[in-house]
Amino acid sequence: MRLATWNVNSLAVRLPQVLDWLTANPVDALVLQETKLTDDKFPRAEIEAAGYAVQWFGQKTYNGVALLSREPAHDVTKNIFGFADEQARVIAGTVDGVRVIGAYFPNGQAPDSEKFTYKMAWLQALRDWVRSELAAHPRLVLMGDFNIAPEDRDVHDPVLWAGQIHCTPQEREHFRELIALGLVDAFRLFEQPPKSWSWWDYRNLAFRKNQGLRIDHILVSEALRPAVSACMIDKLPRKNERPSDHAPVVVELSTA
DNA sequence: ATGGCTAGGACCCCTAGA
Repeated sequence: MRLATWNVNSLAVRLPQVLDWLTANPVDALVLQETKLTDDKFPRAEIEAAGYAVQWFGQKTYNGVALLSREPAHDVTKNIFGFADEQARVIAGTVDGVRVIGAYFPNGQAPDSEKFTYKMAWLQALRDWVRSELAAHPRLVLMGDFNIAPEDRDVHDPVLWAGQIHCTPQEREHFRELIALGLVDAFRLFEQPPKSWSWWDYRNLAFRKNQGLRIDHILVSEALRPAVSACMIDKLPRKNERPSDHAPVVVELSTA
């Protein structure tokens, strides 16, 4: 079983690239972030024609998430149970016996901003909810755009980024607290190329210079950990003509 | 060569992303 996450930065723009990517990478499930589409504009027919069932949850202009899967997802939920939120950031469903949570974590803008306060509250609510999801579904994957670079090795220039958004001690502590629920960063289960990033700024020729951050993650539960056989970032779509600023991350589970 | 962003919305500039 293969699962993937990709922040597409507008599905209206990126749909052809998503369909091309799925043809080359026929994963069992794919979660998308930043679809930036109201639900009535979601390209359901095109995705179903490509052989995927799909669930979506969006809003105008910002945010928006989707869950594509070969087998239809069931018990689909949207956003964080018990956390009132105007923003469409989370979609979850059970696919082939695995609880799949796709999330677009708040950006946070700057450590002294109101958006950072929202990010902290959102992270706290996410943790409490994921704890209960784990109790109900031991086979669980939490993946998406976390907007957190967990360690300095996930940052191209840790000095430049020290204390900046995505790299603050508070955000990194929240990441560790998620791990402490009984999750593991699938990417770090394997030897990886140094300077592995999942996002590169559109500006400053950042991709060409490989100046980026690893902020898109796949966390798997302890019950699934023995099944994880590979995890990689696919940089290829970042080389497309009109790319998203994020690359997909893929995990492979050797399910019995 | 020494490079300088993209998307959406309402508009020819602004917000937001990260």
